[in-house]
Amino acid sequence: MTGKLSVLPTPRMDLAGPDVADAAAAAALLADPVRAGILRMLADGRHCVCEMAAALGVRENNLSNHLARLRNAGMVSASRHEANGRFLYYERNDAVVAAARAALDEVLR
Amino acid sequence: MTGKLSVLPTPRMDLAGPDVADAAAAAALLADPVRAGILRMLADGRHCVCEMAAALGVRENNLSNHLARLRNAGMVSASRHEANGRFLYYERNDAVVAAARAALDEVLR
DNA sequence: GCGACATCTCATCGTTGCATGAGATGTTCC
DNA sequence: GGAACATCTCATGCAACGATGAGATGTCGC
Repeated sequence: MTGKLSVLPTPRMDLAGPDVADAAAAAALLADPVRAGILRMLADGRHCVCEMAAALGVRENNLSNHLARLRNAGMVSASRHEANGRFLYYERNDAVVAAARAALDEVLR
Repeated sequence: MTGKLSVLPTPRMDLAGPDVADAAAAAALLADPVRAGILRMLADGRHCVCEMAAALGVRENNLSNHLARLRNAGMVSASRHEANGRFLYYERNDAVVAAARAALDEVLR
């Protein structure tokens, strides 16, 4: 039922490129199995570095590097345990995580 | 329980690492702005390579490389235009895209 | 068939990202 | 205070990634 004024297919060369910078940045954070594992573990509650390093099978200074990236992106934050300050417990920043999820959903929608 | 009357926090060193391989793989595909832009454009319908290259501001052979990765992952598929076979039109494979989205949601949930 | 066009593949190169090791900071316990 | 522990930061080497150019394949119009 399409009116056929033109039979030739006409690629549109004037389309606007979508803004996917936020989604790509969020995906880059999730693209590493260690960082994805961190975020998945923190979805169930707070954990200290040594717990996550053991569960994920990586060294602690390696994990700390990945945590620094997530921290700089505002996705997680750390606080020392009240009873034993040796342990740094990380938790997710749900607002930032939700924003990342929304940006990704906008692309995969 | 492990300790006696101890109030010391006891990090659990026996936690199982979550399986985030699928999510990380999906995120790696979305982590490049060109590939994210492709998927976002294809969410609105099929497009040929030259259209997407123009909209995203990249050269066609560059875009073709990114399309090859999405194709290998099964996320998109290509077919020539019926009326003018010069143009390859790409469309999303919604089942694979939905699986990627589910894997990412499992991490960000 | 030939020339123009659309797209792909491959090799290369510069850049980025990750794991590692060493050293620094902060915390607890004695 | 000092030892042991938990974590961070920084510099380095290596592997993966992305952009580019050249050449190959396939399609169209003449």
